[in-house]
Amino acid sequence: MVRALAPCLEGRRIRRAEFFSQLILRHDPGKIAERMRGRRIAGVERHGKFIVVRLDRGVLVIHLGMTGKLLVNGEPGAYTRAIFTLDRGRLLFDDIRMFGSIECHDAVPARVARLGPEPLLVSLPEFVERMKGRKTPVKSLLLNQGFLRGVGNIYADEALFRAHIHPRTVAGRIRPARAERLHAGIQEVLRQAIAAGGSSISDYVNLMGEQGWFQMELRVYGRDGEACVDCGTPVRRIVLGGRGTHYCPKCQR
DNA sequence: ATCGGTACCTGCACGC
DNA sequence: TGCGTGCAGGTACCGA
Repeated sequence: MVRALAPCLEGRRIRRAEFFSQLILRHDPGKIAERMRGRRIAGVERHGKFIVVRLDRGVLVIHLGMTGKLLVNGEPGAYTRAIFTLDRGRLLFDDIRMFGSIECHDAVPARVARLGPEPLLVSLPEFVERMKGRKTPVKSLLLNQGFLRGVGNIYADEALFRAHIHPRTVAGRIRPARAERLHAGIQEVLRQAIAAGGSSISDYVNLMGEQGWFQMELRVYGRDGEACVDCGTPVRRIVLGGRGTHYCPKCQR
């Protein structure tokens, strides 16, 4: 999404920012709108799941939460929570559940800057080092954005399936050989999902409002009761750390 | 410092 | 048809 967003936004000027829900904002809507008016967009970056829009003065930090969408030149609807009118075109922020957020800061806030490394860039030795001593289930650790930035519930389950690791395994007790499989599994599933345009299970669409196709390739996520693609055993669903967790009880010990 | 549980919000699929 | 329940790609915050 950021790759597509950057060429649309870079160099543009924000004529107007309008907000239709208080919930997605961390600060006063009027103040944010005023602060953004007339700003020029210098660049767009991804920091894990956070989208950072660099302005000529300050930064805009956007998170899509569960159901957030950014739409370029789309039509506003019932779930449009913000409209950014640019000198050329406009950007909509739609979000049914309103777990998404839009913040304005002088610089990238510490809680975003201090996220863990990017999963597609982290080296195997660093990955192994960061798992040491962690007593939490490996699935919970994958969801912890301070451990790695950007892995969410779908890809955590899919990565563990590829690595043949049970989601409840205590992270710090995973041996190097299996950690290597996990490192590879995370990178593989992320690369494949990006290539497929993301997973459109109910809401996700890209900037143009088009769905992705990786939901067709999911091996365990959302497949509870269905046959494991490798061994035919029914995929199991448990709740771990408050999140639905899907795995094959035979392939993942 | 780390961990588990809960809250936040709306819509949908399901069983009765 | 209508209603209650559980579930959903997220993070923040609390107490232990």
